[in-house]
Amino acid sequence: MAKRSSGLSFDSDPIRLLFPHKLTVINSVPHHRSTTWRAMEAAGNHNRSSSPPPPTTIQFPLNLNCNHDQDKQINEMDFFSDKKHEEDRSRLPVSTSDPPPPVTELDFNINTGLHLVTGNTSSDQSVVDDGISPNSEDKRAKNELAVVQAELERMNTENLRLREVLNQVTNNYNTLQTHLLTMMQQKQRDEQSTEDHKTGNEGGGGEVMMVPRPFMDLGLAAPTAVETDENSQSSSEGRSHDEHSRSPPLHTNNTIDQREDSPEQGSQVIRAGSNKVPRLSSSKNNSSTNIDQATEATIRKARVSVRARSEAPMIADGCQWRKYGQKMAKGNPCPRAYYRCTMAAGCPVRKQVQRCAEDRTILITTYEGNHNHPLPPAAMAMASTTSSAARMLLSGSMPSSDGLMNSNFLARTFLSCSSSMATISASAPFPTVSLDLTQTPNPLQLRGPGQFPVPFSNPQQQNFTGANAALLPQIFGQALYNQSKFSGLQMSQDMEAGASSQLGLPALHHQGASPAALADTVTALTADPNFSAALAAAISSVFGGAQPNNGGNANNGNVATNNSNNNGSATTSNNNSHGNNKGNNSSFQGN
DNA sequence: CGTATTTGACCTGCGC
DNA sequence: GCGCAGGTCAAATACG
Repeated sequence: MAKRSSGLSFDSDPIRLLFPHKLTVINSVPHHRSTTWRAMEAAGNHNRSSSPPPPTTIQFPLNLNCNHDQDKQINEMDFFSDKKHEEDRSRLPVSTSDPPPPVTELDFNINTGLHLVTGNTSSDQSVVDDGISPNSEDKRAKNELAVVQAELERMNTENLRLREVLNQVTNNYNTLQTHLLTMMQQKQRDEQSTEDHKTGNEGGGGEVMMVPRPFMDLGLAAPTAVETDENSQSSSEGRSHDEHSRSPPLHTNNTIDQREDSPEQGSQVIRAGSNKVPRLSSSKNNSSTNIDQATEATIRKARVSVRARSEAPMIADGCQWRKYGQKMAKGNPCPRAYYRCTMAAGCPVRKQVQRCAEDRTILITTYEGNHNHPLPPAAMAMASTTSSAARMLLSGSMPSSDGLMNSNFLARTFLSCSSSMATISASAPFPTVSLDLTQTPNPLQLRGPGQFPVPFSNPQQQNFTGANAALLPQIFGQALYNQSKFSGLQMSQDMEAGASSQLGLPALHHQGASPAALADTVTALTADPNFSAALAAAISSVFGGAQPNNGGNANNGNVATNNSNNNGSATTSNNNSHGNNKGNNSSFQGN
């Protein structure tokens, strides 16, 4: 395992850059900021607490804790700004007025400077007051310093308190969510059983409705309360099969996930079943579970295909992958590589990596399955992608998706607005969501309201347009905000508002930079080849809403691409030498 | 030596 | 039933 790298190699500082709104006030109190952030990160709650809420997870805490309007709600999440704002305003010449100005000078400064500027804070403040004699200035500076220090201490205390509150809120949220899921499941079962009685259906019929559930948990690591909840439900085979996959055959009962079953299980049947959904339905097992299994298979087979321009041989999504096969796919000179998640023994998640035949600079990564283990922050995004996309597919095909309505709605909304980048393929062997990040609309091209291209795959052509930017706050706020590589991302509130209204999500209240600065930032940001993958992951979060991170890995989406050069040579899909892959698979490798 | 990758063989589903 | 294609396995190999 020495070859595996942790994948958690984040730099906390860059992460902060993704929260300009939170840093606004902090700028004046740099140390405090750092301390807080580290503390929060250490607490593992930073995701839910400090960031723009992933749709399904954060909204609760926000609403519960806040009496304010939407903006305020977001601010509520900002542990550093609210209180500091007030005090800083009194001191700083530039006021970060809450209501009107979407972008303030202070914001801008902070966004651009961020942690790099922290060291200058004191001097900066002293400079603020001018027109005064040196002596008085010194005194004033000293006084100010003292004040700042005192304030810092106070804020530290405040931070601690807020952290506690945050933890509590998070816990409450988790509890509520678990409860909600349980109730939903129960309700579904009741309804289904009722229906079954009416229609005369028997057996697993009721399970069908449960289908969405597996997605809920599968997507993101599971071993937690939520998961437990699901496991308790007999129906959630999606999970069970995932879990048992390579582990001892605990579920000898006709588990659906045949492919997952290890060879030693002796269930050749299972292995056989592997690829195609239909087979499941044909399985000779009890009728009681046929439907269930079929559904299950559908779920498991739901795929998320990400097309992104990348020189790298593979997208590093934060997970650890082991290559288990390679095939020459028909019609494509480039071999297709098969990878299996190795972060957990029985993790059923697999992915296929292949270069596009037409354009070998395009890397097509197809994810299948859901992780059955806690994921590192780096892997959250992509995991969310697969699960959310799958869920989206499922919810779209399933008569009732209850609790998933929201996510489904979001998904549809998003899809309807992003036809150019996200498509659902019904013709494919498996339900597949394709996120095409290779399309590169003209820079600054403002598309119609109905279109939402996400043209980040091409660094040279990246730029923000109104429509594009509109969604980004969501994207980054929910999934990418912790992307260490996405430092400096800034959004204007206008954009946020647009995104929020568009997606029906609460606006992210943070300050952004000027459009020009924003464009520059984004350009730089998108220059990162990892961006596409990360974006895809983020999009998924928009689709289905970030899944509650059970493992406490609150960070979403850190997705990076691998380094090694790959020109899509048809001969060796495994350009990745051992060394390369080992490192690439799990860790962020900048390009 | 342990782990990951390579790669040919094998299995399955599907179409004819 | 046969062949094809996709997907997976597992022994052999490579690497650190």
